[in-house]
Amino acid sequence: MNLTLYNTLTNQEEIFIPVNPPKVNMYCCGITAYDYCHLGHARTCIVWDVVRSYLIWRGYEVKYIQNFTDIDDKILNRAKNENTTMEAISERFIQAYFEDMQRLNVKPADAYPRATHALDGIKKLIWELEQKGYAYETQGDVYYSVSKFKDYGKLSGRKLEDLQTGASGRVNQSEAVKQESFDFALWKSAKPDEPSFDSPWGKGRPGWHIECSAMVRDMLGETIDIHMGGNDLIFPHHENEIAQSEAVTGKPLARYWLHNGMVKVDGEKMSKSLGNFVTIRDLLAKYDPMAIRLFILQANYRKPLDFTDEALKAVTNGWHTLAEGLLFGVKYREILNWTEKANLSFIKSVQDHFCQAVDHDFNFAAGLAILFELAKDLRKEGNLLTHEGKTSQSSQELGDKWHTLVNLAQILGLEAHSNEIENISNVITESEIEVLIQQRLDARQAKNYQEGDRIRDLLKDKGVTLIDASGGITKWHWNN
RNA sequence: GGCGGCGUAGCCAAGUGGUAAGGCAAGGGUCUGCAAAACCUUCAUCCCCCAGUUCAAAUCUGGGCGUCGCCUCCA
Repeated sequence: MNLTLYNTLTNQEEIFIPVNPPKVNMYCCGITAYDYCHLGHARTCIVWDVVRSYLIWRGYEVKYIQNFTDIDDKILNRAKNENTTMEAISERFIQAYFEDMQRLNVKPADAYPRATHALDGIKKLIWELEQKGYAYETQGDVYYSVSKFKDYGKLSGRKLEDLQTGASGRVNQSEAVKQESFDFALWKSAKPDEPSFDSPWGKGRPGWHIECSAMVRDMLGETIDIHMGGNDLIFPHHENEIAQSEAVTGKPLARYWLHNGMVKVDGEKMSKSLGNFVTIRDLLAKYDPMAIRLFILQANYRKPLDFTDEALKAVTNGWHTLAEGLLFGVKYREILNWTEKANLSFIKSVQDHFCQAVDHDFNFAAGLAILFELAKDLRKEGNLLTHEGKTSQSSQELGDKWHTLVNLAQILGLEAHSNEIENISNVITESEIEVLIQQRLDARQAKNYQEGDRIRDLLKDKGVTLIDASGGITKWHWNN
């Protein structure tokens, strides 16, 4: 089976062939650490986390690097406002990032280089660009001379003559020292009270784009397999990375350029500048982290994704279905007494289906349909077991389905925990539950339904659900 | 103005020439004091519009409309 992926560079789907299989080098443009991350950042992190994990499952040896931009105007502004240092700000939000990611079950990258720790590589790259005539210095600033790089625009499909300066309405007037409006800064001279680093061009700091070129080269080599990021980075950020790296090495920076779509709110991109963002923290206070993962994975990674409370609620219900399937084995494995050897051909065939779906440009939504089928089936059998004490399938079949479900869900980073069951069972014992159920039965027989409902609600608060089965028997089970 | 993406049920979404997966929501039924849970069941004659190619198109081609992103802060 072939894995195909949509390459922004060619605007088409291509068969994935790494430079040195089975090794795969991936680089993802990370965040600028000046504030808490929002759902849009979460989308990027979750999508590429799952891509990485899928590639590993497919047998690739993946090295995954994600950077932090820890020097930048926004960080400096915040430091000034809070009367602290740039380092303190970036460190704080990098730590917050790690906390958020852990809660979303995003696995750590293999390394997180920071701009301020990559200065040697950055300066070397700028120096080489100068040597080759791609960079020029003015008043302590160093700029990249875009018109010298003939492939400029190949990623974003732009031509130099079409570049309309200021069309986005955000032109920085102070950059009048540039030779041409589309040139961009490689090194910025330091303003009087700003943190700065020594360089051959005087005290200053790196431009935004150069750090990624330097880090990729330092940590992964001259041509990597996959370069990823949000699609708002295609131009100018990734275009400029290509210009910087390829001018120096003469080799393609990346074979495949993958970009995820934006999260939208009321039809508009979620962003800091529009102020229409929800932080991951706020979201996690309201929704299950796994529901958030599901929300993101159910959408095609390249398409825009609308954030609404309604959608998150819907997906939370969906998550409960999956979670019930995932907890099936935890709850029933002892009753079902799984001792038989796994039916490998069954597991293999489901995995093949999953693979076939996801191989097509990381179609996780289609893959999820397979998980839902397994989970619904298991949920049904679990309910049969709880309500009627029997199943309609053999315990071997159920075991195979459960193991397959857990295995596939793991790839997507979807994990259900039965902690709640344990925690709640400490609050009330089974014999206490039995006593209360008897009291309720007595009350109901005396037609004292008010008292009966009170006991039912009481138990509900303790995490116990009652089922009034036929024949006047009340069964119960822990919620989860 | 330039470049790129997208347009499938109430919502999300799969589908890559052979007659519309899956999820959520909703409706009906069984059970029930009610509820919850569970189980059964219904839900696009049709894929933005128009033309074309084909025995056959949601899928390919051309045109149109709508929508989103980027055009130097961006995930």
